[in-house]
Amino acid sequence: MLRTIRGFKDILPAEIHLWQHIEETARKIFESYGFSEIRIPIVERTDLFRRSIGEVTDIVEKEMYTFSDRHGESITLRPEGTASVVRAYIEHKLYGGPISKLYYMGPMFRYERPQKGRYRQFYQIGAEVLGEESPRLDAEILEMLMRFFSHLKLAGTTLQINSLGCRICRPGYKDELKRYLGGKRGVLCEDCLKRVEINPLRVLDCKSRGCTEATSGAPSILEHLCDECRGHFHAVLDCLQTAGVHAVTNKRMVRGLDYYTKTTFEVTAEGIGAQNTIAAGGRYDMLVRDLGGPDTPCFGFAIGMERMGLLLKEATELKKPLVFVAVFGGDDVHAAGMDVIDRLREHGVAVERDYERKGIKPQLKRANRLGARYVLILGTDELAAGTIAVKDMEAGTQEVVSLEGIEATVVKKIRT
RNA sequence: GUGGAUGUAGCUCAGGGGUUAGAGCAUCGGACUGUGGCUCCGAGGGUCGGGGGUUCGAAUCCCCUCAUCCACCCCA
Repeated sequence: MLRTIRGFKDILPAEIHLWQHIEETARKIFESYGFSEIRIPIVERTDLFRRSIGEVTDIVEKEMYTFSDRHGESITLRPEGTASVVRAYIEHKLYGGPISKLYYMGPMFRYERPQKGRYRQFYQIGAEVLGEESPRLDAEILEMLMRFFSHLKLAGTTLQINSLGCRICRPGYKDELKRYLGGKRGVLCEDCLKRVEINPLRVLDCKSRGCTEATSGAPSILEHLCDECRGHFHAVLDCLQTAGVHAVTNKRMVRGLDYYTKTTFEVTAEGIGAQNTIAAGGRYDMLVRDLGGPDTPCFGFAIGMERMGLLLKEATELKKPLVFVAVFGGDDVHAAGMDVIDRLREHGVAVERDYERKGIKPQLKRANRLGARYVLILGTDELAAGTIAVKDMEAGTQEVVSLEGIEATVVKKIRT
């Protein structure tokens, strides 16, 4: 049998309404904060990701879908969205205008072993603000994110926040941490022994017990921030408190992408397996310049859509109410029935019908299985009387109404 | 890349060397040609994940392989 390849999946009609609901909610909330959508390519030059995400990150080292195109150029299926947004910002010189608030949604690709909440093609909704350095912006975007979750009636989420400092204060901290970890070699796990050399910060969020204990007394990044970064971090916390957004400071939290500076954060949820981060992001003040643009402070995040889907599985009926038009009788009745169907569809009503001119019973049966909310019944008698029967499939009740203006009657019914 | 679990009907699962592989749900038909859901009767549907081996005989035992799930690593 032909199948999807590993880590890829179809999203079938049974769950598509949930996805559309998430997307619509994101558009509504983000646009209320002044964001506009940007659509970025799915494929970019490999170099863009190498330079933005960082050469020694796991994503670049072993997770990218990289191919040669027909001219031998190395291209890569995007593993994340920020790099492309920044590229577009520079390429189209959006820095000439006011600050840019951009959001995007779509598939990302990483070659990883699939598990619960992780696929090789997965969907993200991301938002990026380019050109604003104020801590008030950081706080407002976090507030927007949490508002998005609460609009979706998501419970049990935790916002964890940290600061990774900047290129002035982080190197000094990194060296000090390295010295500290150097004295703990005996208890660190195998992976962490390598991390000490490559990226000592990563040792801080290792889950193995030895490492957790070894780092419990490690120097904290928050105590080594420069004045600028410390002031920024505390201002963000103050603004969040004022806005009523609950955030937990987690000085061990580290991000997997190199471009983050200052504020970083993660939103986790319970009950969805080991991959419980549903959104994450932070500030990346150097990236635009690193990629050849002007100095541009930025803040952004990405939300993992299938992980949100896991949390919203029990969501209430999101599908548009369906109306079934059951027609039976001669050609004149069917002509009148088609007219009714046309009028309903013109009014935006979702309509299903029978194509085989079956009797009323099989039609009602089909309507029931399609989950129709109402069935309009038009037979020879109704047509002769200029009426149509409206059956409520949940209540089992039925009433006869005028055929004229039926579309308005139905629209009124399904909106209440 | 590493580890563990699982692959039998559309779905959930029984069967653990011996005729023709079963159940529930779902599907289709009938009871029922002006009213769905309920009930009853009947029907269709399977390369037992794939390949190889052991055996008189394999869905069942062995080896290999593939896939899925979960976890690690890492990440949204």
